[in-house]
Amino acid sequence: MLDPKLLRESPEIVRTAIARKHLDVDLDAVLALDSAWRTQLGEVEILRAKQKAANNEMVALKKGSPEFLAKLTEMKGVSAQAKAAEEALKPVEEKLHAALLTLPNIPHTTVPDGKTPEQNVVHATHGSIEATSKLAVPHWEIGGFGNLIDFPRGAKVTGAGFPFFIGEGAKLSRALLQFFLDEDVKAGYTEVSPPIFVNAASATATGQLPDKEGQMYETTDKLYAVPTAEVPLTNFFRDEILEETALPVCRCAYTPCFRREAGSYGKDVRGLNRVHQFDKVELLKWVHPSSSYDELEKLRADAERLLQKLELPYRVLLMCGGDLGFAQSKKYDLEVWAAGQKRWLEVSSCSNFESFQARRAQIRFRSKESGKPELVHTLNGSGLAVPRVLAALLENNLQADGRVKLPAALVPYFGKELVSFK
RNA sequence: GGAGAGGUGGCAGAGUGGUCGAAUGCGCGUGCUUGGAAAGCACGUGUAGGCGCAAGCCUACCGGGGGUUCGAAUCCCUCCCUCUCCGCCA
Repeated sequence: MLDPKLLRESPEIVRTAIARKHLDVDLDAVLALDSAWRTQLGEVEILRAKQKAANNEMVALKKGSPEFLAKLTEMKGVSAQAKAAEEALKPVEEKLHAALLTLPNIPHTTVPDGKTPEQNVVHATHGSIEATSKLAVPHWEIGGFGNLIDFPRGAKVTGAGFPFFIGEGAKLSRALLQFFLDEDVKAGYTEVSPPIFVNAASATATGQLPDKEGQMYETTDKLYAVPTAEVPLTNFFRDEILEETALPVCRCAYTPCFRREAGSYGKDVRGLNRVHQFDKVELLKWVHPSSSYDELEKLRADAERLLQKLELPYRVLLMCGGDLGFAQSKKYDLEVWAAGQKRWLEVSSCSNFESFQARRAQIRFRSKESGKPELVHTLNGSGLAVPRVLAALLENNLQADGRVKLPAALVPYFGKELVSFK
């Protein structure tokens, strides 16, 4: 959510933001609603002030005296007026609130213009895609792949996109998680193991509700299976005021992530590319507004380091306005090269939300300078998502004997160097 | 899951229909005092929204939501949470 004051004082900034994100939002309608709301609020408050003043007068009068009864009759009228004014205000307020939620966050000045994913800027490329195995095939075509990751049985037991990980497949997945968490903790993030169901208030604060409701699994208790650890982690400090000295707070968390992925199709959903349940370690930062862009660069570097240690070729995309996302001010995507599929797979998305999420979630810190609460800036990024990293490892490192050679950094976690599909 | 007791400011804790944004204590801040400190004394100390150039004024908030009333922290309904006991169970 944007600062309503920014909207009133500088609507052009918001208008530009909407244009840069190539969104279709009727800003003038929002401004008109805001203006109507303020007018009506003024009316309600005048009536309430009248009631309060009369209340103080009535206290001084003897109960049941003619003066008291006269005042009471008078105030019955005012009370009715106030109720009517409040009734009239309520729908305007609700509409305004809903309208404010349709306004996107402002892109940072360093965000490139553009509308489509093709216009994202390749910010950096690491490693060579030519150096990857000539033997590479898409991971689902590797001989014996089904012995390690079993989609048909997952489909039988649960549904499409819920694979079983078996034997060395399960161990490799666990090795990656352990590796990610250990590295993230080394980088200064405190490990958290959060609930993997959240309530509607939490899902609303991070923006899954009301718009992306169809992307989450909902329980009969009206809880939502988390689509990412970002949701419970961000909500940890919801409605709280932190000490300025506590910033920045850096945390990481592993959770399974559940996504319905309604509307996905084709090559995007083959094999491990897109599944309904997957393991991911998420990195979260709550920072002072003055340092959030420095922290974004650090966050990206922390996520990149993981790919470097896994010796996987990857590139860093700086997202253009049109592909930035509704809530982000600036975002980098990390894409790993999958040599068998000959395509890039997104394994991390590192974003600065500035105060956009913090306002919605009411996460603040007490400023030393002013003594007043101010909104923190929040950032998050994956560090990292397991299945796609696993897919890239399998494809890029396939040996002539049909086994997969793991990078040195992973060997201590996996316990040996070669993954066998037998 | 059943029965009972609760939820008030940073904390503790009064308040059961009106003068209550809320006593008192603790904590915190500023000043006085002191060689310095403690103690003591004085004053101050929530959040949000609206209006205003500003000083400031107004409004809302006593777990959330709804209701009764001229008027609700206080009465009623409902939901959430905490505690105690019982039941069940990794």
